Amino acid sequence: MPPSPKKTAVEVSESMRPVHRTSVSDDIVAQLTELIARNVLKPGDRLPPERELCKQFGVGRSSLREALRSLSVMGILDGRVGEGTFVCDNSQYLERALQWGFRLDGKKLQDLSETRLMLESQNVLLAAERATETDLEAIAEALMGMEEALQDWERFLENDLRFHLLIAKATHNSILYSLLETTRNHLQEWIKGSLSEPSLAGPRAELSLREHHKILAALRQRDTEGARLAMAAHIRSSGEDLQIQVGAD
Amino acid sequence: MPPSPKKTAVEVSESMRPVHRTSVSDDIVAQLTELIARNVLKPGDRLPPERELCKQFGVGRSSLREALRSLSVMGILDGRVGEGTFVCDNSQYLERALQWGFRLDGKKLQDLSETRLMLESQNVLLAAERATETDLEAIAEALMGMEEALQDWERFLENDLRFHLLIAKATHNSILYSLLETTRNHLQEWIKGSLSEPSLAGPRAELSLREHHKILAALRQRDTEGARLAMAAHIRSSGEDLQIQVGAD
DNA sequence: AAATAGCTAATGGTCAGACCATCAGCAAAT
DNA sequence: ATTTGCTGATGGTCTGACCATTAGCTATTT
Repeated sequence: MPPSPKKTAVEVSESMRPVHRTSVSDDIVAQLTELIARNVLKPGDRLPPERELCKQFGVGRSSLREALRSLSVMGILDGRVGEGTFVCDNSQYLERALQWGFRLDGKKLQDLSETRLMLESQNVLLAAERATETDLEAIAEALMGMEEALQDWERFLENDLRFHLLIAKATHNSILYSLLETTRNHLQEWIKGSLSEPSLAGPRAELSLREHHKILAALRQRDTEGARLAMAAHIRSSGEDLQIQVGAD
Repeated sequence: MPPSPKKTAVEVSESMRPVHRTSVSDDIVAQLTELIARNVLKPGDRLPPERELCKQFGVGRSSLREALRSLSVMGILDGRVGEGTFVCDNSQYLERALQWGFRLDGKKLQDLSETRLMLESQNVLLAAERATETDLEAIAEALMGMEEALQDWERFLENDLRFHLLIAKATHNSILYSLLETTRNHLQEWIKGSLSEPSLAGPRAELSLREHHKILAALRQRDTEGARLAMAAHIRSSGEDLQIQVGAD
């Protein structure tokens, strides 16, 4: 044997990579989500009982439950005592996921309202192209609801929200709808907190009403660019008060 | 007592509401996420050992673990054997959540590429206003990377992706960045699957290169509308081949 | 003195068994 | 035909145990 100094270990890290340590429950989560994504497990389906799944997966009940509960928390599965575990039927996985993301990721208010502005103005553009008569009727109905609730701040805002969400729905693009709804919902907390004072209710509500009418008119005429501009103007004007109040924050 | 027919039960549902059944682990998840959202638990922080958390929450270890594993699966916590459980530091919660949503929510390809078109064209518009010199340099570097990789389809696409993501980053709006990155990543699967053939590599790559140059030029001149149009045109043209191939699907 | 090897306690990961609360389904009673 | 009560199935929870891995210390070697 040659006199090797052997002071340091041989450097072979190039040919080695960190071993993949996979936990049992992660594996189960992966398998189940795979089945759901491939539509083998359809919404509404009932899974086998936990005690039987344990045998099928060959794991203990704790590990299995950790997997099932994880999917439950994410809104993918729903466990009902005495009945079984079911695949959630609402199929709104993207929305649920987005809610978690927004809740935990401390986003700036400006980023949020910017995202909203962009989504709303682009959605209304698409909606102007694609809205069906039924869509337009529903939107008009929401607008009427606003008119009838001029004295009822709460109901007014409620119909306001409906108006905007119905437009998003009229794009017939479920991703854009989910994005807008979640963004808007998350924004609503700030709005309610700093704008619940009905101090500027009267004049603001009437201005808001006029703007909404403009938007609906553009939609009816399939005026894509007009709808976009009307929406952008509306959001900017309705956002000004908010911006000021939060600016001091 | 009057002769009450007593055939049906008294209807008092107006004053009753379904009781809120809350599971222990859900409660813990709510508490922990609350702490994280309020930044009491900061990324990188180490939680107390499981056995001690059990005492603090007054629950069994199973329930506690179901909560911790749920947060681990969502990419919020990270448990390391022998070390402890830590709050994930990457702070990319929104992105992780979006990935889950896209993975499970079977979205139409058209909705996805439509969303991407919208995000990219609006992002480039914002980027034209806000990009710093550093941003522009990085974008230019990615473009050079594309030029040097005209013969290497793989590297070309890689730098193409970099180019677009750097633009999104130049908006300095982390939400828009996350949305675009996730949408694009999810789209990439389809792209790679149906467009990996380098059949049209040569001419397409050069056209793509010219389009990217146009975009960068508009960015440098702070020409918001020009940048938006250039981007929209680019995505539409680069999407055509894809649309055709998937159209038969 | 410095590097190495070995030991120990702490910690997350897994399992097994038990008990409870709730629910569906069915049978008995009215 | 309706109500009542039983029973088994099922998810939810707790306990205690054992394992694998890790950090940190100690003793050994160089």
